[in-house]
Amino acid sequence: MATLKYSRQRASIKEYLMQTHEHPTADTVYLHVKKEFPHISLGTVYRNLNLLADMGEAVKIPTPDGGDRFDGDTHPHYHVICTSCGGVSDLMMDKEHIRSINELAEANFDGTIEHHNTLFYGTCAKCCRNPH
Amino acid sequence: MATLKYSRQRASIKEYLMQTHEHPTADTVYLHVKKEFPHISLGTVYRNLNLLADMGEAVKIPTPDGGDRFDGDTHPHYHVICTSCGGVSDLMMDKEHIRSINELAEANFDGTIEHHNTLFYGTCAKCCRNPH
DNA sequence: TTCAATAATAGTAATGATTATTATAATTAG
DNA sequence: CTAATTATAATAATCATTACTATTATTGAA
Repeated sequence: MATLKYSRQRASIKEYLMQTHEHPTADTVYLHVKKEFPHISLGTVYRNLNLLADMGEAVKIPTPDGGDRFDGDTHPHYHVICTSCGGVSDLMMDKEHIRSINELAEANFDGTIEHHNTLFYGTCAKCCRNPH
Repeated sequence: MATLKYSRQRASIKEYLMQTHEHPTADTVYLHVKKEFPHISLGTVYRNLNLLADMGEAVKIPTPDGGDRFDGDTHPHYHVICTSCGGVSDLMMDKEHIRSINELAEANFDGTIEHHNTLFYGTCAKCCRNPH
């Protein structure tokens, strides 16, 4: 029944995800954890990121532009891709507001809506202050 | 200055996109247009689908699950992936409602929101009637 | 603590969707 | 009609991700 076994690599990956707010790609996680485990393999990073996501201990953020990103914050929220710097910012929203979007959708759909994935595009606070 | 030149292949791809509602992948478009142009290349299909999307004559629908899909209907609307059959359905919504989602987001974000990409997940009308 | 069972790893190969390359064919302006 | 130029077909290359495999690490029990 495939019992989960502890691994120091997975612990390190999870710790990094929980302390950063930069929504790293698998490759960025790899480069970071490599400092602690110089021989870690990119495949190990991918496998553990997916494991954590499947267990609900991390969130995978699919993006059309480049590789998927990962977030250690599992509280439901949205993300904004800055069209100026390309960075990913958090966008927190009340549960009721998130649910209201599903209800708005279901009112316009012949069927049922369970959930949704949204990626917003805009300009982050930093780029608003510092336009180039 | 790279003037656009007519091609029968592109015309056929566009015609197919405008008459189907199945939101085909590039490969599905390829298999269809192949009937009319048995020697057409998959690269040609990709290049023309991207061309049409860039010109605003088609829409690319990025999906985390499998290949991107294309839609000949350029009127702004959403899509629903059926968690039962995997099909993609249209979800039409008023312009005001679409804009209201951006406004809701911007009210919760330190920065500006320009647009968003949403993929809904649920059960389509057909699968609601015919559960398996 | 030792040991066997088994999951995890590192290293590498393979995959799948998409894009790039290039010689040839089709389109178009004059 | 012809020259200029874009589009094509065929193929190779790329990029993110997953699969494979021999070796290593973890763990539960003797």
